[in-house]
Amino acid sequence: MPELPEVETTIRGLNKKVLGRTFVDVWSGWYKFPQKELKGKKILNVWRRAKNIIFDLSEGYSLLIHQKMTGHLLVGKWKNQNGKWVPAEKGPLNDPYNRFIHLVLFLDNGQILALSDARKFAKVELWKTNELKKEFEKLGPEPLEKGFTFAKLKQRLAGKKGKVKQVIMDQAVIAGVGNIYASEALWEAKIHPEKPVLKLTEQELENLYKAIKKVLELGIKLGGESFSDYRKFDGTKGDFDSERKVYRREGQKCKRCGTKIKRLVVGQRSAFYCPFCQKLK
DNA sequence: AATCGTTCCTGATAGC
DNA sequence: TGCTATCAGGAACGAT
Repeated sequence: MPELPEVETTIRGLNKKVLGRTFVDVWSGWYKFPQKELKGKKILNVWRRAKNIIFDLSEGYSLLIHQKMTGHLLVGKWKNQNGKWVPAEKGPLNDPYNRFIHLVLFLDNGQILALSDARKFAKVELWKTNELKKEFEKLGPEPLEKGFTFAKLKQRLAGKKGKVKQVIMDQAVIAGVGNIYASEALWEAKIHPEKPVLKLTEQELENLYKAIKKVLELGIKLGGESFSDYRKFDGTKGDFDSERKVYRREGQKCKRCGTKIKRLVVGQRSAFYCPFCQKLK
């Protein structure tokens, strides 16, 4: 499930791989955006805002891709076999999670930029660059940028009535935190996922601030998680999986105290936590 | 205005 | 073995 660290890993890789390339053709069996418009446009920059991947293109356009849960971008060579796209060579692109190709962008160097997305939830849109920048103003601050101070976090959380896990996953409050890193950050900060934001102490807020930055930075350093669908642009896995403290570790021992990790549903989403380290009261 | 529930989709998994 | 039912989940959207 691509969150800030996975998206950051992707754009860093893509900037090395596809910068300066021009789209020569487009194929999709699913997407409806004006694909012909992409032809002839050059990739000037690849960047990220929250979990959105943005390709700034020539002529004032930007291609927006949100991978949602199971989408990820891959670069390499494929061939079309009876309507299905399969890697042209042996290697990590043959990983089973890379086989759901619903969008193919042909580059002018013979390589292909492809979107693999098992659940077809990913969003692909063509925007005017200036309009997209306005759209992004609705999002919360980037937690790894300098402007995200402790005071800023407190300001963003002020007056929020919900449970802490739900609130920090709200992209309008803080950009880029999703289900995995929310659970991980709350474990790190020793805060119960259902604790109301209003009841967080000054110390807990400070711990949360540090924890969010810590888990996201570690995620980026390790190239993201790959226990499910996400893969890096070359098809290989990220290395965050072994660093997971709670996410999808229900029934396993807490790495801090040995208590069995529990799962509960908070706002229709799984939350994993240690019942000893993260008490509600 | 803010918050809550529903919806999109299909591979993986569990159950019979 | 093979079929069917259930689950996962980001964020847009509608409802309250």
